Amino acid sequence: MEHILTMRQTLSALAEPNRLAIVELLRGGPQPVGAIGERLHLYQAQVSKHLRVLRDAGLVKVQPQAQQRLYSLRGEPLRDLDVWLERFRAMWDERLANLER
Amino acid sequence: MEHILTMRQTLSALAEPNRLAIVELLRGGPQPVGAIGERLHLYQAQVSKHLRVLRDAGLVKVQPQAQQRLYSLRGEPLRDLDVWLERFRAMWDERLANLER
DNA sequence: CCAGTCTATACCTTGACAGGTATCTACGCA
DNA sequence: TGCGTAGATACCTGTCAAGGTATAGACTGG
Repeated sequence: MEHILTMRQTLSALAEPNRLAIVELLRGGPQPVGAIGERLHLYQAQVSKHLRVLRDAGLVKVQPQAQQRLYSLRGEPLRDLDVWLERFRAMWDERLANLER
Repeated sequence: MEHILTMRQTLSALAEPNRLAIVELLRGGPQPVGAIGERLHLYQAQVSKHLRVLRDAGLVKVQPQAQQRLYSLRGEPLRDLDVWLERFRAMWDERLANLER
């Protein structure tokens, strides 16, 4: 039930296109803020704010490194999403069972 | 890449708690608008509007039945979400994580 | 047709959020 | 110490979406 609460955060965090792009970018490995901004053509403040939202949703973690901050992906919320989706998987796995009619 | 566009719709549709509840409710089978409202303690107009968003996102379909409208779930957007998640599954699936080395 | 039911939509209000700009803080180095 | 760089945050603004209320439209039984 409290799973659901964090699901809401995960979903709305990912619903923003730039944040979704950040998540996909970080799939390739940790990145500092500046690199993300260059890659996605975003203002630095924009990146920082989006990363803040992603961090609050638990989707990324940060690791200070000198004057930089290395952001990397956290899998947990995505796994939770995956677990939630499992309950619906029968809808497209089991379509042979003519349940759809 | 146009996959991504509909993903955004799917995600923001599901990010709203009442809509997420509707989706979960419909997993139990098709329901008319009134029944959904009673079940979730929502105003009728609220239900109709949320159903409209879900329909635009392709998450539900409607079938008129006399003066009622039977809403039921559509799996495609959820399957797309599942497909998208596959790329991240290695992050929490140890077996896959080990294979990656 | 008429009345009653079921659903959709128009309208208003309000709050949240994203973009953009400017500023503040922290760190490393000459 | 002072400067330059990296990042976070404050602030303003416009947009959009959700709640709530009222109304319109569609269908049914009488």
